[in-house]
Amino acid sequence: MIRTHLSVVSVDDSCFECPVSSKGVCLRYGASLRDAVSKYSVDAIIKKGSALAYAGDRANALFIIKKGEIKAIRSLRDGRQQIVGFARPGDIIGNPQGQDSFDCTFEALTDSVLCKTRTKDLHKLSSDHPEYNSAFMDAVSNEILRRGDQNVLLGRKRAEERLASFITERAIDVQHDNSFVKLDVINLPMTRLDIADYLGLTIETVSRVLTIFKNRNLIKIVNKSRIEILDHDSLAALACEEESRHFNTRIFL
Amino acid sequence: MIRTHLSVVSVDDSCFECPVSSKGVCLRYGASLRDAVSKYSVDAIIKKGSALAYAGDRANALFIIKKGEIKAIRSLRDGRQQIVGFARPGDIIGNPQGQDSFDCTFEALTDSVLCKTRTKDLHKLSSDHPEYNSAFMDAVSNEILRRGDQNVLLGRKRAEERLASFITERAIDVQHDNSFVKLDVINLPMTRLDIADYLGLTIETVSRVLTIFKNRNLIKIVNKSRIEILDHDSLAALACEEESRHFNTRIFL
DNA sequence: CGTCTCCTTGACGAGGATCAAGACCAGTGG
DNA sequence: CCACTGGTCTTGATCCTCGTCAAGGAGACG
Repeated sequence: MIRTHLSVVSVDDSCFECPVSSKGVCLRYGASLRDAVSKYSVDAIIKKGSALAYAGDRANALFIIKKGEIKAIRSLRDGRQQIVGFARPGDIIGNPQGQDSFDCTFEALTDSVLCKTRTKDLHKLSSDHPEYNSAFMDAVSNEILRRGDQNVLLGRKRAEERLASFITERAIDVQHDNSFVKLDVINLPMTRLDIADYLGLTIETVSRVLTIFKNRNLIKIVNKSRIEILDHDSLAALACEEESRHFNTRIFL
Repeated sequence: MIRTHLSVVSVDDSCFECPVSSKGVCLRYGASLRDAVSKYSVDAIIKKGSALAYAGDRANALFIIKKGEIKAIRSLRDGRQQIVGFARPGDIIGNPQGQDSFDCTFEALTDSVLCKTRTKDLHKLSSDHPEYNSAFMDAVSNEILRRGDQNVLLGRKRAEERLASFITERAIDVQHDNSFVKLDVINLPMTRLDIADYLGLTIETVSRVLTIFKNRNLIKIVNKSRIEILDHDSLAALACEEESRHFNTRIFL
């Protein structure tokens, strides 16, 4: 994992052309706030495998992912690590109020593009636009619930249930109107180790359980980073999750 | 667990006499907001063992705990349950923006007193007082971090480490100025089963590990609901947590 | 074709769950 | 005062899921 400075590619990119302007927090911006965000934000590019920030780093910006996927890692001193989540387009990295430091290490799983807003500009945005903070309240309370769900998964589910939950969650594509579609093919840009670190398992268990699912014809393993879901219902039953419980965008601090 | 209606004991209680007015979100209220909150809030009492709300219940109020302790439970359909946290004085139950339903079942571990504000009054508070929402931003981002820590605990720590984390966390008393003191005696108003459900263990494992700690002279078990810490350092080492990482108030949705 | 990384599979063992029994304790009633 | 009762906690014996260790397979890339 090599730290790279982010490349800033464009300083006048507009929200109107942004692929995530209709998702998550951006969706909730009013017209004038959107103009202001457009003015203050720049695109940043980060290469696959390099770190956006390390846990404890001074946080001088807020990022919204436009493209790619980034993992959020928390580590214990002896090397054990827990992946807190995978950030995807529309998801936020950073605190809209401007926190002092990052809580996680963020590493790009794929080449990614981020919308970057500097902390000092955040203060201006929130004081000029009263709806700015409340636009984030949805995201933060959503994230609290999601981490509660992850607590349940890590505390009370067995390996097969964890993998089933992971797969079904990635297969849900939430639409702008909060309806959703179930995808048949999902991409896994992360390694098996990343999945294991996310689910509180080992790489061997992840591999084994995927093989079990394959043998039961629940999934088809297209290749290392892509699986096809053959039996949504059985997986959903294994995941033992409420129907209806779908999350859209996440926020990482 | 019997549902009881809350008893409202006083409608004109002032924040100025409130035991938690100097904690958490209340601490951040300005004078005029504090007056307004005083006007809209009432005290509510809930008896040990009864439920404040069940997961999925319509949320028509926000609560701040003044006295007592309340557990927040999430359940799987087959009866397994995960306690997401224990809410204590200064902690919040509910969403300042007014959510539609509660995510957890809340049950009082002791007779408790709560400051209750109705959802419809929340809207008024937040529109009249721009600082109202931002006062909660600290709490929600704090809660996100805390649940991330709990993910690490549940995903990557072994039983002894989990218990050590639990004990050391409860032994930290955060002061108003964010300094803290380490308590030598801690109360455990919850049962061993509650502790197990919080830590992703079974009741037997909790009991065994406490006995191990006792035999190593790390703790003294005064009685079922009270333990004395004899060796803070060893427990802290077992917990493998960053020094410095202390949370004050929590929020549950 | 060799090397590197990642993934899969097998054998084995350990940590914690499960099952079962008994201890402790508060409350209740004789 | 003691016996009884029900709930909670502790302790022991056994089992099983998943972690650990080890080896081999499959791609990617030079």
